[in-house]
Amino acid sequence: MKLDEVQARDAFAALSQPTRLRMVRALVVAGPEGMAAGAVAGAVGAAPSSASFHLASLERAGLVTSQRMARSIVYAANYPALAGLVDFLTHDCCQGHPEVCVPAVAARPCDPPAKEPERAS
Amino acid sequence: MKLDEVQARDAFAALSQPTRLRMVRALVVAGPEGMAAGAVAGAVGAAPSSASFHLASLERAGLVTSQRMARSIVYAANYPALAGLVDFLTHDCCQGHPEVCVPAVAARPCDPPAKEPERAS
DNA sequence: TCGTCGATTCGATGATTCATGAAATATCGA
DNA sequence: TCGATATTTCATGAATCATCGAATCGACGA
Repeated sequence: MKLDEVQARDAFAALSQPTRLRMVRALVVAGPEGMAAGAVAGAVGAAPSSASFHLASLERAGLVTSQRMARSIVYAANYPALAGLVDFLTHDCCQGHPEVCVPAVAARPCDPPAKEPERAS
Repeated sequence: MKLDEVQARDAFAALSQPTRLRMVRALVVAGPEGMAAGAVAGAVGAAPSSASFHLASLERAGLVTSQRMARSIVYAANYPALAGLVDFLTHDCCQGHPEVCVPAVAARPCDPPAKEPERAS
């Protein structure tokens, strides 16, 4: 998924907010199944209306998708968009200077997850 | 260069602003030699005071470095920080779901900038 | 030392963002 | 239909951000 500059900027802006960054993390960990809005709010410790505000922001930025499931609205990480953001950053930085991104992606090509990152406070 | 969450957020916030994103691009293209503040301002079409404001913001975020050269102040992209940001994004997204980042970095491990990207479908 | 150039800092203004709580909407079970 | 649950929407206010012009600081050359 190729992102243009505006999409990339929106994504950066979305990720620059602590609550939203935590939401994306939680949703990435949750997997393709996603999580209900309330679950996301609980996971990041935000009030329902605040969570809704940020989830809408993330959806506008294209980083998550939503789908109504019965009473809940289930949000899921938009993996292609996230990959596209990495791609944007990598290739934008590579313009004429491959040494920028090569060390980063070559050094640790995404080792498999091993342990719990941290406790959900 | 490993970034913690706060540093990553600051970097995202910095890149979410059009003028600053263009500045980073210009500085990445400029290479390790960097560019004088005035040259950056000219490159992105910003007033001197505005450029100074944004360059200071980028420096605070750790994305660029500055050094006085005679009368000019030369800014340069902080390559390790940019690589670290890619790394943060990649590994953050990989938590439990390697398929997020693998396609992005594996599909095009930063091939040398040789020709037009792709005229895909 | 003086004048100039390059860059930053300061102050004011307008716009945007975020948190909060109340009210509205949509879905389900009885 | 009614009540309960899940989520969003709206209005408000505080805080932050971006831009502009004027003033200031630092370095250089005559």
